[in-house]
Amino acid sequence: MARAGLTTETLVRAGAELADEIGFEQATPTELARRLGVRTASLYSHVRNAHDLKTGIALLALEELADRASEAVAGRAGKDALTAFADAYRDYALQHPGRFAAARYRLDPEAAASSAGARHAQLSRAVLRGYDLPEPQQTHAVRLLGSVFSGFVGLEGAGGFRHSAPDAQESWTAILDALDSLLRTWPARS
Amino acid sequence: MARAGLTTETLVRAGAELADEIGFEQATPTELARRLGVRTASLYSHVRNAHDLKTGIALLALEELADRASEAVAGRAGKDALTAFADAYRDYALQHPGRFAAARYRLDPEAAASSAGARHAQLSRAVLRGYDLPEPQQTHAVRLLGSVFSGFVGLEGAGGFRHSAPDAQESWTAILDALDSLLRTWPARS
DNA sequence: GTGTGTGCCTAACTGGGTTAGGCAACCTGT
DNA sequence: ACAGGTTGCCTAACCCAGTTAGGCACACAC
Repeated sequence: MARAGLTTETLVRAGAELADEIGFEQATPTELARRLGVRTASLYSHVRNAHDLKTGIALLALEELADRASEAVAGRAGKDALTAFADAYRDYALQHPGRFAAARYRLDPEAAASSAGARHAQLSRAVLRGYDLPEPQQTHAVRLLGSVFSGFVGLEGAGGFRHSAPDAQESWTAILDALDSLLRTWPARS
Repeated sequence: MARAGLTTETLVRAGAELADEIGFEQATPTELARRLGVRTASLYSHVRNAHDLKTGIALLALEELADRASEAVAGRAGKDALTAFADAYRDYALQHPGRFAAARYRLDPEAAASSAGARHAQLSRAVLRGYDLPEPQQTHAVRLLGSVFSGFVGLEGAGGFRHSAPDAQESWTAILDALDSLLRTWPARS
Protein backbone atom coordinates (compact mmCIF):
# COMPACT_ATOMS: atom_id res chain seq x y z
CA MET A 1 0.00 0.00 0.00
CA ALA A 2 1.45 3.32 -1.13
CA ARG A 3 2.07 5.81 1.63
CA ALA A 4 0.05 8.97 1.39
CA GLY A 5 2.81 11.19 2.70
CA LEU A 6 0.80 12.84 5.42
CA THR A 7 2.28 15.46 7.66
CA THR A 8 0.74 17.76 10.23
CA GLU A 9 1.15 20.55 7.70
CA THR A 10 -0.68 18.59 4.99
CA LEU A 11 -3.55 17.77 7.30
CA VAL A 12 -3.99 21.34 8.46
CA ARG A 13 -3.92 22.73 4.92
CA ALA A 14 -6.33 20.07 3.65
CA GLY A 15 -8.48 20.71 6.71
CA ALA A 16 -8.58 24.40 5.87
CA GLU A 17 -9.68 23.66 2.29
CA LEU A 18 -12.31 21.31 3.64
CA ALA A 19 -13.56 23.91 6.11
CA ASP A 20 -13.97 26.43 3.30
CA GLU A 21 -15.99 23.93 1.32
CA ILE A 22 -18.28 22.42 3.92
CA GLY A 23 -17.93 24.64 6.98
CA PHE A 24 -15.52 24.69 9.88
CA GLU A 25 -17.78 22.68 12.18
CA GLN A 26 -18.22 19.99 9.56
CA ALA A 27 -14.50 19.69 8.91
CA THR A 28 -14.11 16.57 11.06
CA PRO A 29 -11.23 14.11 11.11
CA THR A 30 -13.52 11.50 9.57
CA GLU A 31 -14.41 13.67 6.60
CA LEU A 32 -10.83 14.82 6.22
CA ALA A 33 -9.60 11.23 6.12
CA ARG A 34 -12.21 10.43 3.49
CA ARG A 35 -10.94 13.24 1.29
CA LEU A 36 -7.37 12.13 1.68
CA GLY A 37 -8.20 8.52 0.89
CA VAL A 38 -6.92 7.37 4.24
CA ARG A 39 -8.35 5.75 7.36
CA THR A 40 -9.42 8.07 10.15
CA ALA A 41 -7.10 6.47 12.64
CA SER A 42 -4.14 7.31 10.43
CA LEU A 43 -4.53 10.98 11.18
CA TYR A 44 -3.72 10.43 14.80
CA SER A 45 -0.03 10.01 14.11
CA HIS A 46 0.05 13.64 13.00
CA VAL A 47 -2.53 15.42 15.13
CA ARG A 48 -3.35 14.63 18.73
CA ASN A 49 -7.11 14.83 18.29
CA ALA A 50 -9.92 16.73 16.59
CA HIS A 51 -9.39 19.80 18.75
CA ASP A 52 -5.73 19.84 17.83
CA LEU A 53 -6.61 19.76 14.14
CA LYS A 54 -9.05 22.63 14.54
CA THR A 55 -6.51 24.61 16.47
CA GLY A 56 -4.04 24.08 13.64
CA ILE A 57 -6.54 25.41 11.11
CA ALA A 58 -7.27 28.38 13.36
CA LEU A 59 -3.58 29.25 13.67
CA LEU A 60 -3.14 28.97 9.91
CA ALA A 61 -6.09 31.28 9.32
CA LEU A 62 -4.85 33.85 11.81
CA GLU A 63 -1.47 33.81 10.14
CA GLU A 64 -2.90 34.23 6.66
CA LEU A 65 -5.18 37.01 7.83
CA ALA A 66 -2.30 38.85 9.43
CA ASP A 67 -0.27 38.46 6.23
CA ARG A 68 -3.02 39.99 4.16
CA ALA A 69 -3.70 42.77 6.60
CA SER A 70 -0.02 43.56 6.83
CA GLU A 71 0.25 43.69 3.06
CA ALA A 72 -2.81 45.96 2.91
CA VAL A 73 -1.56 48.45 5.46
CA ALA A 74 1.98 48.73 4.12
CA GLY A 75 2.62 52.10 2.54
CA ARG A 76 -0.80 53.51 3.34
CA ALA A 77 -2.04 55.89 5.98
CA GLY A 78 -5.25 57.45 7.25
CA LYS A 79 -8.46 56.49 5.54
CA ASP A 80 -6.55 54.61 2.85
CA ALA A 81 -5.02 52.37 5.46
CA LEU A 82 -8.31 51.96 7.29
CA THR A 83 -10.14 50.90 4.13
CA ALA A 84 -7.44 48.57 2.93
CA PHE A 85 -7.21 46.94 6.34
CA ALA A 86 -10.96 46.52 6.62
CA ASP A 87 -11.29 45.15 3.10
CA ALA A 88 -8.49 42.68 3.65
CA TYR A 89 -10.37 41.38 6.64
CA ARG A 90 -13.74 41.20 4.93
CA ASP A 91 -12.43 39.81 1.65
CA TYR A 92 -10.68 37.03 3.48
CA ALA A 93 -13.90 36.12 5.26
CA LEU A 94 -15.88 36.10 2.01
CA GLN A 95 -13.28 34.06 0.13
CA HIS A 96 -12.53 31.67 2.98
CA PRO A 97 -15.57 31.34 5.22
CA GLY A 98 -14.35 28.13 6.82
CA ARG A 99 -10.92 29.49 7.63
CA PHE A 100 -12.50 32.69 8.90
CA ALA A 101 -14.76 30.72 11.22
CA ALA A 102 -11.63 28.89 12.34
CA ALA A 103 -9.97 32.18 13.19
CA ARG A 104 -12.76 32.72 15.72
CA TYR A 105 -12.21 29.30 17.27
CA ARG A 106 -11.57 29.47 20.98
CA LEU A 107 -7.85 28.81 21.51
CA ASP A 108 -6.34 27.55 24.71
CA PRO A 109 -3.79 29.97 26.21
CA GLU A 110 -0.83 28.00 24.96
CA ALA A 111 -2.05 28.04 21.35
CA ALA A 112 -3.11 31.67 21.65
CA ALA A 113 0.40 32.63 22.69
CA SER A 114 1.91 31.04 19.58
CA SER A 115 -0.72 32.64 17.36
CA ALA A 116 -0.55 35.73 15.18
CA GLY A 117 -2.66 37.55 17.76
CA ALA A 118 0.08 40.01 18.57
CA ARG A 119 0.53 40.89 14.90
CA HIS A 120 -3.17 41.65 14.63
CA ALA A 121 -3.01 43.99 17.58
CA GLN A 122 0.02 45.77 16.10
CA LEU A 123 -1.67 46.17 12.74
CA SER A 124 -4.77 47.76 14.23
CA ARG A 125 -2.60 50.26 16.02
CA ALA A 126 -0.67 50.92 12.84
CA VAL A 127 -3.91 51.84 11.09
CA LEU A 128 -4.71 54.27 13.86
CA ARG A 129 -1.34 55.98 13.64
CA GLY A 130 -2.76 58.28 11.00
CA TYR A 131 -5.46 59.47 13.38
CA ASP A 132 -3.23 60.41 16.22
CA LEU A 133 -5.34 59.36 19.20
CA PRO A 134 -3.92 59.51 22.74
CA GLU A 135 -4.15 56.57 25.10
CA PRO A 136 -6.47 55.20 26.36
CA GLN A 137 -8.66 56.40 23.47
CA GLN A 138 -6.46 54.52 21.07
CA THR A 139 -7.18 51.23 22.79
CA HIS A 140 -10.89 51.98 22.76
CA ALA A 141 -10.64 52.73 19.05
CA VAL A 142 -8.77 49.49 18.40
CA ARG A 143 -11.55 47.62 20.14
CA LEU A 144 -14.19 49.51 18.23
CA LEU A 145 -12.60 48.64 14.91
CA GLY A 146 -12.25 45.01 15.94
CA SER A 147 -15.87 44.93 17.01
CA VAL A 148 -17.20 46.53 13.85
CA PHE A 149 -15.21 44.38 11.47
CA SER A 150 -15.80 41.15 13.31
CA GLY A 151 -19.45 41.99 13.87
CA PHE A 152 -20.21 43.10 10.33
CA VAL A 153 -18.48 40.18 8.70
CA GLY A 154 -20.11 37.77 11.14
CA LEU A 155 -23.58 39.11 10.44
CA GLU A 156 -22.96 39.21 6.71
CA GLY A 157 -21.75 35.62 6.73
CA ALA A 158 -24.77 34.54 8.74
CA GLY A 159 -26.98 36.04 6.08
CA GLY A 160 -28.06 38.95 8.24
CA PHE A 161 -28.06 41.47 5.41
CA ARG A 162 -29.17 39.17 2.62
CA HIS A 163 -32.86 39.83 2.72
CA SER A 164 -33.00 43.58 2.90
CA ALA A 165 -31.87 46.47 0.75
CA PRO A 166 -29.43 48.05 0.23
CA ASP A 167 -26.80 45.39 -0.24
CA ALA A 168 -24.01 44.73 2.20
CA GLN A 169 -21.29 46.34 0.10
CA GLU A 170 -23.04 49.68 0.17
CA SER A 171 -23.37 49.63 3.95
CA TRP A 172 -19.77 48.55 4.27
CA THR A 173 -18.60 51.58 2.32
CA ALA A 174 -20.84 53.93 4.28
CA ILE A 175 -19.67 52.44 7.57
CA LEU A 176 -16.01 52.91 6.64
CA ASP A 177 -16.74 56.53 5.74
CA ALA A 178 -18.42 56.95 9.09
CA LEU A 179 -15.58 55.31 10.99
CA ASP A 180 -13.03 57.49 9.27
CA SER A 181 -15.00 60.56 10.18
CA LEU A 182 -15.41 59.33 13.74
CA LEU A 183 -11.71 58.66 14.18
CA ARG A 184 -10.85 62.13 12.95
CA THR A 185 -13.12 63.71 15.56
CA TRP A 186 -13.04 61.18 18.40
CA PRO A 187 -14.78 62.71 21.42
CA ALA A 188 -12.24 63.67 24.09
CA ARG A 189 -14.27 62.54 27.09
CA SER A 190 -17.65 63.39 28.50
CA MET B 1 -42.25 4.82 37.07
CA ALA B 2 -43.35 8.39 37.77
CA ARG B 3 -43.81 10.54 34.72
CA ALA B 4 -41.54 13.50 34.46
CA GLY B 5 -44.13 15.78 32.86
CA LEU B 6 -42.01 16.84 29.93
CA THR B 7 -43.24 19.26 27.34
CA THR B 8 -41.51 21.02 24.48
CA GLU B 9 -41.58 24.18 26.59
CA THR B 10 -39.95 22.42 29.56
CA LEU B 11 -37.21 21.02 27.39
CA VAL B 12 -36.42 24.32 25.75
CA ARG B 13 -36.28 26.20 29.05
CA ALA B 14 -34.15 23.50 30.67
CA GLY B 15 -31.99 23.49 27.57
CA ALA B 16 -31.50 27.23 27.88
CA GLU B 17 -30.44 26.88 31.53
CA LEU B 18 -28.08 24.12 30.54
CA ALA B 19 -26.60 26.19 27.73
CA ASP B 20 -25.89 29.02 30.17
CA GLU B 21 -24.12 26.62 32.50
CA ILE B 22 -22.03 24.54 30.13
CA GLY B 23 -22.20 26.35 26.79
CA PHE B 24 -24.61 26.23 23.91
CA GLU B 25 -22.60 23.70 21.92
CA GLN B 26 -22.40 21.38 24.91
CA ALA B 27 -26.12 21.56 25.58
CA THR B 28 -26.84 18.24 23.87
CA PRO B 29 -29.97 16.10 24.13
CA THR B 30 -27.93 13.52 26.03
CA GLU B 31 -26.82 15.97 28.68
CA LEU B 32 -30.25 17.52 28.89
CA ALA B 33 -31.83 14.12 29.48
CA ARG B 34 -29.27 13.43 32.21
CA ARG B 35 -30.21 16.65 33.99
CA LEU B 36 -33.89 15.87 33.76
CA GLY B 37 -33.43 12.34 35.05
CA VAL B 38 -34.84 10.89 31.89
CA ARG B 39 -33.63 8.69 29.04
CA THR B 40 -32.37 10.48 25.95
CA ALA B 41 -34.89 8.76 23.71
CA SER B 42 -37.71 10.20 25.77
CA LEU B 43 -36.96 13.68 24.52
CA TYR B 44 -37.87 12.70 20.99
CA SER B 45 -41.58 12.75 21.75
CA HIS B 46 -41.29 16.49 22.32
CA VAL B 47 -38.57 17.71 19.96
CA ARG B 48 -37.88 16.35 16.51
CA ASN B 49 -34.12 16.22 16.91
CA ALA B 50 -31.11 18.03 18.34
CA HIS B 51 -31.32 20.81 15.77
CA ASP B 52 -34.96 21.37 16.67
CA LEU B 53 -34.05 21.71 20.33
CA LYS B 54 -31.32 24.22 19.55
CA THR B 55 -33.67 26.18 17.34
CA GLY B 56 -36.14 26.30 20.22
CA ILE B 57 -33.49 27.71 22.54
CA ALA B 58 -32.47 30.24 19.91
CA LEU B 59 -36.05 31.45 19.47
CA LEU B 60 -36.47 31.75 23.23
CA ALA B 61 -33.27 33.78 23.50
CA LEU B 62 -34.25 36.10 20.65
CA GLU B 63 -37.61 36.67 22.30
CA GLU B 64 -36.07 37.41 25.70
CA LEU B 65 -33.53 39.73 24.16
CA ALA B 66 -36.22 41.64 22.29
CA ASP B 67 -38.24 41.92 25.51
CA ARG B 68 -35.30 43.41 27.36
CA ALA B 69 -34.35 45.74 24.55
CA SER B 70 -37.92 46.89 24.20
CA GLU B 71 -38.13 47.58 27.91
CA ALA B 72 -34.86 49.49 27.76
CA VAL B 73 -35.83 51.72 24.87
CA ALA B 74 -39.32 52.57 26.12
CA GLY B 75 -39.57 56.19 27.21
CA ARG B 76 -36.02 57.09 26.24
CA ALA B 77 -34.54 58.92 23.30
CA GLY B 78 -31.19 59.93 21.85
CA LYS B 79 -28.10 58.87 23.73
CA ASP B 80 -30.20 57.61 26.62
CA ALA B 81 -31.98 55.19 24.35
CA LEU B 82 -28.77 54.18 22.63
CA THR B 83 -27.04 53.39 25.91
CA ALA B 84 -29.99 51.53 27.41
CA PHE B 85 -30.41 49.48 24.26
CA ALA B 86 -26.74 48.63 24.06
CA ASP B 87 -26.54 47.74 27.73
CA ALA B 88 -29.60 45.52 27.52
CA TYR B 89 -27.90 43.64 24.75
CA ARG B 90 -24.55 43.32 26.48
CA ASP B 91 -25.97 42.54 29.92
CA TYR B 92 -28.04 39.75 28.49
CA ALA B 93 -24.95 38.27 26.88
CA LEU B 94 -22.97 38.49 30.11
CA GLN B 95 -25.74 37.02 32.24
CA HIS B 96 -26.77 34.36 29.75
CA PRO B 97 -23.81 33.40 27.59
CA GLY B 98 -25.39 30.16 26.45
CA ARG B 99 -28.66 31.75 25.44
CA PHE B 100 -26.75 34.55 23.74
CA ALA B 101 -24.75 32.05 21.72
CA ALA B 102 -28.06 30.41 20.86
CA ALA B 103 -29.37 33.73 19.55
CA ARG B 104 -26.59 33.60 16.98
CA TYR B 105 -27.49 30.07 15.93
CA ARG B 106 -28.15 29.79 12.23
CA LEU B 107 -31.92 29.45 11.78
CA ASP B 108 -33.61 27.93 8.77
CA PRO B 109 -35.88 30.39 6.94
CA GLU B 110 -39.03 28.95 8.47
CA ALA B 111 -37.77 29.35 12.03
CA ALA B 112 -36.33 32.76 11.22
CA ALA B 113 -39.72 33.94 10.04
CA SER B 114 -41.33 32.98 13.34
CA SER B 115 -38.54 34.59 15.34
CA ALA B 116 -38.34 37.95 17.04
CA GLY B 117 -36.07 39.15 14.25
CA ALA B 118 -38.52 41.76 13.08
CA ARG B 119 -38.84 43.19 16.57
CA HIS B 120 -35.08 43.56 16.77
CA ALA B 121 -35.00 45.48 13.52
CA GLN B 122 -37.80 47.77 14.71
CA LEU B 123 -36.05 48.45 17.98
CA SER B 124 -32.80 49.48 16.31
CA ARG B 125 -34.71 51.93 14.17
CA ALA B 126 -36.52 53.23 17.22
CA VAL B 127 -33.17 54.00 18.85
CA LEU B 128 -32.14 55.94 15.77
CA ARG B 129 -35.30 58.05 15.73
CA GLY B 130 -33.60 60.50 18.03
CA TYR B 131 -30.81 61.03 15.52
CA ASP B 132 -32.95 61.81 12.54
CA LEU B 133 -30.98 60.13 9.77
CA PRO B 134 -32.40 59.94 6.24
CA GLU B 135 -32.52 56.68 4.33
CA PRO B 136 -30.37 54.93 3.26
CA GLN B 137 -28.05 56.26 5.98
CA GLN B 138 -30.44 54.98 8.61
CA THR B 139 -30.10 51.42 7.35
CA HIS B 140 -26.34 51.76 7.32
CA ALA B 141 -26.47 53.04 10.88
CA VAL B 142 -28.69 50.14 11.96
CA ARG B 143 -26.15 47.76 10.53
CA LEU B 144 -23.29 49.60 12.16
CA LEU B 145 -24.95 49.37 15.56
CA GLY B 146 -25.72 45.70 15.06
CA SER B 147 -22.12 45.06 14.02
CA VAL B 148 -20.59 46.94 16.94
CA PHE B 149 -22.78 45.35 19.59
CA SER B 150 -22.59 41.87 18.22
CA GLY B 151 -18.87 42.22 17.58
CA PHE B 152 -17.96 43.72 20.92
CA VAL B 153 -19.99 41.26 22.93
CA GLY B 154 -18.67 38.40 20.87
CA LEU B 155 -15.06 39.43 21.40
CA GLU B 156 -15.64 40.10 25.07
CA GLY B 157 -17.25 36.70 25.54
CA ALA B 158 -14.38 35.02 23.73
CA GLY B 159 -11.97 36.63 26.18
CA GLY B 160 -10.59 39.07 23.63
CA PHE B 161 -10.28 41.93 26.09
CA ARG B 162 -9.43 39.93 29.18
CA HIS B 163 -5.69 40.16 29.02
CA SER B 164 -5.14 43.80 28.33
CA ALA B 165 -5.91 47.07 30.06
CA PRO B 166 -8.18 48.95 30.32
CA ASP B 167 -11.07 46.69 31.14
CA ALA B 168 -13.93 46.04 28.77
CA GLN B 169 -16.44 48.21 30.62
CA GLU B 170 -14.32 51.29 30.09
CA SER B 171 -14.03 50.69 26.36
CA TRP B 172 -17.73 49.98 26.17
CA THR B 173 -18.55 53.35 27.66
CA ALA B 174 -16.07 55.14 25.41
CA ILE B 175 -17.42 53.37 22.35
CA LEU B 176 -21.00 54.35 23.19
CA ASP B 177 -19.87 57.95 23.57
CA ALA B 178 -18.18 57.72 20.22
CA LEU B 179 -21.20 56.17 18.52
CA ASP B 180 -23.47 58.83 19.92
CA SER B 181 -21.18 61.51 18.61
CA LEU B 182 -20.94 59.75 15.24
CA LEU B 183 -24.70 59.44 14.88
CA ARG B 184 -25.14 63.12 15.61
CA THR B 185 -22.74 64.06 12.82
CA TRP B 186 -23.13 61.19 10.37
CA PRO B 187 -21.23 62.07 7.18
CA ALA B 188 -23.69 62.96 4.41
CA ARG B 189 -21.80 61.23 1.61
CA SER B 190 -18.35 61.42 0.12
C1' DG C 1 -62.95 -0.57 38.23
C1' DT C 2 -62.21 -0.81 33.48
C1' DG C 3 -60.59 0.97 29.16
C1' DT C 4 -57.80 4.05 26.39
C1' DG C 5 -54.26 7.04 25.16
C1' DT C 6 -49.80 8.36 25.50
C1' DG C 7 -45.46 9.31 28.16
C1' DC C 8 -41.38 7.38 28.95
C1' DC C 9 -39.02 3.15 28.58
C1' DT C 10 -35.71 -0.63 26.39
C1' DA C 11 -33.31 -2.15 22.51
C1' DA C 12 -30.82 -1.44 18.59
C1' DC C 13 -28.39 1.06 14.92
C1' DT C 14 -25.51 4.85 12.75
C1' DG C 15 -21.62 7.51 12.71
C1' DG C 16 -17.77 10.39 14.86
C1' DG C 17 -13.61 10.27 17.94
C1' DT C 18 -9.91 7.73 19.91
C1' DT C 19 -6.38 4.09 21.34
C1' DA C 20 -3.57 -0.15 20.88
C1' DG C 21 -1.00 -2.85 18.29
C1' DG C 22 0.69 -4.90 13.73
C1' DC C 23 2.53 -5.16 9.02
C1' DA C 24 5.06 -3.35 5.47
C1' DA C 25 7.19 0.31 2.92
C1' DC C 26 11.07 3.30 3.00
C1' DC C 27 15.97 4.90 4.42
C1' DT C 28 20.44 3.97 5.97
C1' DG C 29 24.83 1.86 5.93
C1' DT C 30 27.53 -1.63 4.18
C1' DA D 1 22.07 -5.60 -3.24
C1' DC D 2 20.56 -6.35 1.06
C1' DA D 3 19.60 -6.31 6.49
C1' DG D 4 18.51 -3.12 9.97
C1' DG D 5 15.73 -0.08 12.09
C1' DT D 6 12.17 3.40 11.65
C1' DT D 7 7.79 4.91 10.98
C1' DG D 8 3.51 5.47 8.25
C1' DC D 9 -0.68 3.74 7.70
C1' DC D 10 -3.52 -0.16 8.67
C1' DT D 11 -7.13 -3.27 11.37
C1' DA D 12 -9.72 -3.94 15.34
C1' DA D 13 -11.93 -2.40 19.10
C1' DC D 14 -14.26 0.77 22.19
C1' DC D 15 -16.93 4.90 23.88
C1' DC D 16 -20.30 8.36 23.39
C1' DA D 17 -23.92 11.26 20.84
C1' DG D 18 -27.99 11.07 18.01
C1' DT D 19 -31.93 8.69 16.38
C1' DT D 20 -35.83 5.24 15.47
C1' DA D 21 -39.08 1.43 16.50
C1' DG D 22 -41.83 -0.67 19.44
C1' DG D 23 -43.66 -1.91 24.16
C1' DC D 24 -45.23 -1.37 28.98
C1' DA D 25 -47.72 1.02 32.38
C1' DC D 26 -49.38 5.16 34.36
C1' DA D 27 -53.21 8.55 34.40
C1' DC D 28 -57.34 10.13 33.29
C1' DA D 29 -62.35 9.48 31.46
C1' DC D 30 -66.22 6.99 32.26
